[in-house]
Amino acid sequence: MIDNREVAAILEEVANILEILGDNPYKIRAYRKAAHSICELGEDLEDLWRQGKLHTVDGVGKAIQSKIEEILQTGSLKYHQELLDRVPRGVLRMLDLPGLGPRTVRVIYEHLGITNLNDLLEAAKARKIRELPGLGAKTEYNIKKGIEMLESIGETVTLGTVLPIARDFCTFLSGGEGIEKAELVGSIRRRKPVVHDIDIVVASNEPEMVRQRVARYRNLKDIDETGDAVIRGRISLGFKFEVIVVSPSDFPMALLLTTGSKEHKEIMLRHMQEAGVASGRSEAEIYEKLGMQWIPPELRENRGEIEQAVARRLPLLINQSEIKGDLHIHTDWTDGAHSLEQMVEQARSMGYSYVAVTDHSQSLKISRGLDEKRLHDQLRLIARMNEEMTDFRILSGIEVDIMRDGTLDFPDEVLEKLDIVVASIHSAFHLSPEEQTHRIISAIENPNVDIIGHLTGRLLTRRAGYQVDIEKVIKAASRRGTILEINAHPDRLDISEEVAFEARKQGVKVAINSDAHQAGDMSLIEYGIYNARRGWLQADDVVNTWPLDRLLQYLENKPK
DNA sequence: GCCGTTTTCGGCCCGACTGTTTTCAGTCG
Repeated sequence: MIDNREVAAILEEVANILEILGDNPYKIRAYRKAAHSICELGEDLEDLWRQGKLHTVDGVGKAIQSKIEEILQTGSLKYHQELLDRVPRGVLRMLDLPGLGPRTVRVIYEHLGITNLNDLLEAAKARKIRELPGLGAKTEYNIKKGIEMLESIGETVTLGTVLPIARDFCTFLSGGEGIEKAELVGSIRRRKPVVHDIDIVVASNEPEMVRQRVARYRNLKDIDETGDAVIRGRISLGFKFEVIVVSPSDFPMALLLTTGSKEHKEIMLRHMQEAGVASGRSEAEIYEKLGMQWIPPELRENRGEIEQAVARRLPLLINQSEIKGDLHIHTDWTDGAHSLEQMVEQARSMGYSYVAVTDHSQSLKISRGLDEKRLHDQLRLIARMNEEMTDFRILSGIEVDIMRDGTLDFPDEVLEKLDIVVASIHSAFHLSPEEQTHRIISAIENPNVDIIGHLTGRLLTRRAGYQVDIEKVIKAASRRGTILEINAHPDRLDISEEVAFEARKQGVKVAINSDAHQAGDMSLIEYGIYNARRGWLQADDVVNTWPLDRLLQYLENKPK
């Protein structure tokens, strides 16, 4: 069985190769679009295929449909293989370097015959890049910096990419004969935003049965190492996994010892030694024997949680069930995929009692940002819809662009009319820390701004955030009652757990928002919750756990 | 290569910024 994302990965790579080869840009876009909609697809591609419905997928026409069928049937695509023969994989890898696009990569490949990052780095050091047509010393420098960055990231992947796959694997294992239980442990259980591999502890008295079960997993790529106690290998998309087999009676202790960070584990081991505790019927019982509260996995990072657990003063962390609304979503009025009505329906189906519609503002042309007239049209629609509902409220809003100079993309008299204003940066990422900080604080100082969206603009494993003096921003937000967003998208998780922790300490409120651009993405709020929990946040710190009247009152009474 | 109450061809989100030039191509969001 082939995963949707493996199909998408092949189509995406076809697009990349065509781009380097200088093929028709619209053809390239078509492959990209198909790959994108397959990734976002709610159902299994193979099911659709069996029902003869592949063509219903957005961006899939005749040609791509037959290519998908070939992948589903044979596991690979001839066209893709032929293209790979023309452009080595190492050349494709160069596209991951920031600032390096297909044209530049092509120039490097054709003139210097470089086919991997190592040779590229050597060439950059030997000052050969600057001699190429259209390239200069700056590009050469950026290549060196870029390769350095890629190497420092290594083989990491966002939790959002790996968690669904890891869960599927773990569920499959737990259904095996002779297997009592299986649970995800390590950094995935701690819900770290970026992880290296999938660790699973399995309770079984028959290691051989576990090995057989692993070997039968449909997304298994290969097994590198197999012993009685541990099985290592790779599954879908090349993710490394480690299955640790323990006897059922050892399972609770194994859970505890494989979940926390290294530092956390060392301290726990000391406590166990001192208390003479070596086992327990459950994780909770082991903590109890140690005279501690049970520590939620997200906190097991040695940031003071053990002391707090001993003192029985651990925070009561926020839960997803406490979220009452989403304060940052997009619709097809701008760059969202679904209508306002569909987005509201999704919010209601998630059990929310309110949602803020925050489409982009006018200057963001690429997203068809709303101008004043269209914003007013949308406000009228929202008012109409609100009249028809008694148990749900749509808050009118905007994600207003913070311009380069710190002014906003709409004048105050427009923003005043809205229930909620999220202000975010979408341009000029490279400003100096002083300018960027001044820019954001200007937005915070505007009394119409309620929430600062994705504060640093970071994209995990891809882009560091822009340089901002976080301390100053938190101080300003605290002064003005401005809310900081935890953008729940697993690629962003912005603000980070560290910033959330600091914000809470200073009394700054947080909103956990999905920033959904399609209905299904509202469920990504899950990752924002994990991030908030890792930042020690409680429900009261998060404004969208509050009932609507409390939220509105807070916004109303912010210092002007 | 996809898509269509502007259907079977001719469009396909667009503007800012960067680095290279000395008027603009390539990259990015």
